[in-house]
Amino acid sequence: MSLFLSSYENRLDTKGRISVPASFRAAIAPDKFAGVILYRSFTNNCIEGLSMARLEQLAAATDKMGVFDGALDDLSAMLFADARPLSFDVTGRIVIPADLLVHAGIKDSAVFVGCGNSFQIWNPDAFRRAQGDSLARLRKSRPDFKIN
Amino acid sequence: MSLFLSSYENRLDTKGRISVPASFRAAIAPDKFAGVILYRSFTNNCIEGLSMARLEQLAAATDKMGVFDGALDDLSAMLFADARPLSFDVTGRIVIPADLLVHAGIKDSAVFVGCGNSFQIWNPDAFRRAQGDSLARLRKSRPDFKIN
DNA sequence: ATACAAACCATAAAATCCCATAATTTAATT
DNA sequence: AATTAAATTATGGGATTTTATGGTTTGTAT
Repeated sequence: MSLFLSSYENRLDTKGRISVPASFRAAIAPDKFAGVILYRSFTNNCIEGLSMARLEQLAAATDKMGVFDGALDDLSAMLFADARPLSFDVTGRIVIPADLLVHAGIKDSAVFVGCGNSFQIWNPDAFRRAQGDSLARLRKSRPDFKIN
Repeated sequence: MSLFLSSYENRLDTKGRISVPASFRAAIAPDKFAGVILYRSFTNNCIEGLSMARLEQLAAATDKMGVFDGALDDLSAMLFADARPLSFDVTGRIVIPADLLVHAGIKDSAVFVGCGNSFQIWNPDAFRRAQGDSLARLRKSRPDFKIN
């Protein structure tokens, strides 16, 4: 299963369509479901994204942990309830549901952010701010940390 | 997984293409992805480079934290978001994205520097200066250290 | 009929491929 | 050791393909 890497800023058109970056589509291509799974991030004002293969992997993993793990149960229940499967059109675009756009504060453009086995979709400004915060936390824990 | 060794200075052409040293390509050759992963160095004004195999090792490590642990380590989050997969053309060249070139202050030529399991790409002058600096530091901590 | 979404078609910019040439390295021969 | 020949590597430019993005038409359900 190949990784989601790098970041791409794309525009939403008047109908709310947005191109999923070609390299992300390529990572999903081997999959039988030609599309992505989106859900609201629990921790950030952004949208989380997965391939179907990855979601199935997660389902299998939580399965093994048993029904009695309450916390995990709640989380996976929320995840599955919230998950939106969206298939690509011929040119590789999706329409992000309105409530997800609201949750992420996305208006006319969005950043697809690679996170390895998953990805995120952010409001461009919010993403830049979040990255800055991340960097600040890193610098705090590692004072010799530098980036320009 | 063979090592990246030695340093090579190559030129960027008008399209921004630059040859990855043949010996580096040879080190990557066994890999399924014929290309490199580049990202801005966190500690220097240079570009860091990896093979996909190496990056996948990292992904496997962070994977153990799980998707539910919303606080996916800041470092790996930044790394994946910043990582640029660049595949070789037939003659073994890549085009380095503009923002990386800016970060490293590279204009029309660059030095590929072997670092074992990874490598770096530097502005030639900046690299010579950085080498001088680290030599000075070495001399300071070990006065008997000699190199010409 | 009207609204809505899905399929279809079009285009400009950017990335990639393909072929040609120059330079360098390696090997072979004297 | 010097010279030549062969192979590999670096570099250059034009042609082709992909990609992102926009618009138009068709189908479907209310």
